[in-house]
Parts: sequence; C-alpha cells; structure tokens
Amino acid sequence: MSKVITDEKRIDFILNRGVENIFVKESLKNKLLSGKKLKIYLGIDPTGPTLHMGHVIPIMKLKQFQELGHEVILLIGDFTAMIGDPTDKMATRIQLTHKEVLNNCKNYKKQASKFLKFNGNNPAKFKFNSKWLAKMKFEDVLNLASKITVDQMLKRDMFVRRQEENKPIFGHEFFYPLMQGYDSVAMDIDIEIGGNDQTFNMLMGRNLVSEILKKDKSVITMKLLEDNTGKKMGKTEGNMISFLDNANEMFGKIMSWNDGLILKGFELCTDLEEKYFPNMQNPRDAKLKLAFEIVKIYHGEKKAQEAQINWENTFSKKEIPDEMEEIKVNAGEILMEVLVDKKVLSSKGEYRRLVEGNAVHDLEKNENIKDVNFKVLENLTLKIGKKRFLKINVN
RNA sequence: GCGUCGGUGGUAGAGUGGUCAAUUACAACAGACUGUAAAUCUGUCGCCUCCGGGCUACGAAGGUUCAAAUCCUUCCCGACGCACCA
Repeated sequence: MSKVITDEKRIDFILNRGVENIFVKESLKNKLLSGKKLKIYLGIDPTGPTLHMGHVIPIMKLKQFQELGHEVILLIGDFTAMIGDPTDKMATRIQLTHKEVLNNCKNYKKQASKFLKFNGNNPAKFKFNSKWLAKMKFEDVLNLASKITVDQMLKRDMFVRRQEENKPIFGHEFFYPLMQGYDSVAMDIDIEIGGNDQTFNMLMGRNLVSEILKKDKSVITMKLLEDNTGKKMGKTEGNMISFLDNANEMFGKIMSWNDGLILKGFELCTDLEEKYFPNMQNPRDAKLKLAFEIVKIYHGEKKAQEAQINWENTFSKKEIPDEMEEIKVNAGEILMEVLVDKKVLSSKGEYRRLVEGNAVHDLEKNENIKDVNFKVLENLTLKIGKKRFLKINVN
C-alpha cells in the first residue's frame, strides 16, 4: 500500500490553485492532513467524443491528489449522459442513446492517461455510473427522491430562470442531480471535484452522502476557463481545445485566445508555479509562453517547440506552414467543386462569397483567386481566410 | 379535460394575406487594422445559378385564395389558469 503524503505546504497549494470554492475547506484540510487514504472522483458525462480544456482543469486537480497517494476515480456518466444535465442549458438537452454515449467515451481513458496513471502503484480507477444507476428499482429511486423537496430543486438558478421565461422543466431533469449525487453514495466518496457549474449537483451528493452514509463529503469546485465575455471554453460553445488537436492546431487556438485569458490559462491549464508566470508587459510573449506550456503537456517539449516555430513562421513572418492538409485532384477540375466535395467548404455559395471577399489566396503566385470557376491545372497552395491552409496536388 | 396564449433561420426575437429567403441583435465567416489577439470599421451570412432567376423553408398534415410564415380545419408540442377549500 502506498503511503499518503501529508505535506501541509503542498496541500495548501492543491487546495488553492485554480480552486473556486471548497465545501468545507477546513474539514477537508484536516482529512488530508490525517494521512488517511481518501476516495476522490471526477465525473464526466460523455456527450462528445473528445475531452477538452474544460475537462483538463479538474483532471489536473485529480492528478495532484493521485500524486499525494489518494485513490482517484474518473467516473464516466454513461447513464447520466442519457438524461442530460440541465445545468446551464436554457433548453432541455437532447438525450443520447446508450450506444452513442459509449461510443463517445471510447477514447476517454487513453486521453485522460496524459494526466492520470491507470497502472502501477495506486492506479486511477475508471468507472461507469450505469453500473449502479441502471440497476436501481423504482423503489430505490423513490427512496432517493424522498431525500429532497421539490422546493429545493426549484430554487436552483437554472430552473428559476426557465420558469421565469415560461420554458419547460421536465420531470426527468429533476433526477439528474439526484443521480449524480447518488454516485457519491455508491462509490463511498470522500471528495468530489468538478467545475463550479457543477456546484449544485455536487452539493446534492454532499447531502445524500450525509443522509445515507452519515459522513462528510467534501466538494471542490474549480474555476472555469472563461473569456472576457463570460463564455466558457467548452465543447458546447465551439471554442474548445480538444485533446486530439495536433500541436500546431492547439498552439494556434491558444494564440487566438483573448488576452484576458492568459493568466487564467496559466493558473488553470498548467502546473507552473506562480513565480514562473510571465509578466504581462508583453501579452503576445506571455501568450506564446502559455501556448508552449500547454502544448508541451499534450505533445511533449519537442513538438511544442516545433509548433511555436511553425506558428511564428506562418503568422509573424507570414511564411507558409510546413504541414497542411493535402487534396488530390485531376487536372482541369473546378476548384469550387473540389473544395465543396472534400467538405473544406460547405457550399458553392460559400466559395463564391469567399472569392468575392478576396479570401482565397494562391500562395505560389501570391495573388488572390478571382475567378469563381477557377480550374486546377497545376499544384496549388491555398490560403483560405487567415487560418486555413491547403495543398492541392494534381494527379 | 376545459380555457387563454404560444411554436419562425445557429440562438434570442420581429413579422399576422402579396413589397418575405423573412426587420433586428448576438454568434459565425471574410476584408482592413493588428500581436493569427481583443476592441473598432466594412462586407457576407438557406441551397443552386449561364447573376435574369430557379428551388426549398416559418411545429406536422390538409384546405381556402390568383397569392399564405400570415386565414380555416385536424393533429403534435409547450407555458399559464381552472379542475379542492377562497
């Protein structure tokens, strides 16, 4: 059995870095100092096939606890994902089938293993909540539902807002927090970690654990990575960085972050100690450093360096990037049709508009393509808009 | 079940017989400016087009009309009220 680390300095760091709130901080700190091995979990609903920045933040926190020697669990909400979390959704989320859900989380373990160790000493566990939730009888559900009142549920911000706007709240949505809460009971959890948007659901678990198991479950809520308009960096909003992005893509996405996100990015997405954070005198350099550090975590130092060089060449010096998507065509094909056919663009109309807007650029001749019916006669290197580069090779 | 109101493009939300592919805002995309930022300004923002126009769309299906997102009928869905004392 591995020993649990109780270094107070380290614990203080873990309880502060990137943390929004802890319920309840003192008792949690005491638990950690006691030397007892604790069970800590993070739940993820597999609503999409890849993990992204929003998941990384709590996963990194989980990792820190694993390093202290505690038992950490990555729980896949394969059952809860089918219900749909009403959090932060003004409309009811579309329910997924179990098949879709399982398909989504196929690669989660692999992706998460960038951070968590799933083997060796004190391996992280990977669990599915359908294991207990799918087996519950109506009786069990009723028993669970009896622990809360409708009023407690309705007080929730989300539901209040929906009521004000005369939008529906469906019965099953009430069960979501209960189910998530029950996960803590089923696994006999000591600590749950999640984004601060999960506060309500996690506190539900705290109540249920205290009612049913008669013990104190701590809840750690993490800050969210938000841009200055208050929008989450998340899958649903479309501005996410995915685990599967290659180094160049990831680097570029980070560089296009708003300045206001830089320090938050360091705090939430890197392990760097605060004294190494760059000063913000030159935001661009600070952002380069951030992009480098983040890409390093996913792709290693070498790739991160290459990505940085690639980025600098491409955008600062306006050179052509080394790597880009390639499309093979037959001589004489019409460019418009090729691009639509290969799904680079969604319609011919879009192509026409881009051409009219001088957005399609031939990098070899260094001129914009003006002819809508441009035919591909020789190899081409195209830039569409600012970010899209494309090689067209003639067979 | 009864009654009232409502269901419009990625979102919010106008429009209530022709001038509607549908005002506007946000998001998105592109151009200028830059640090591939942000902010700002400009343009685009259903699909196809020989740029004349054609096609498909305003919950669903029918109908009225020369003409329907708009009127009528039926159905589906939602909010609210009533269905107990008041």
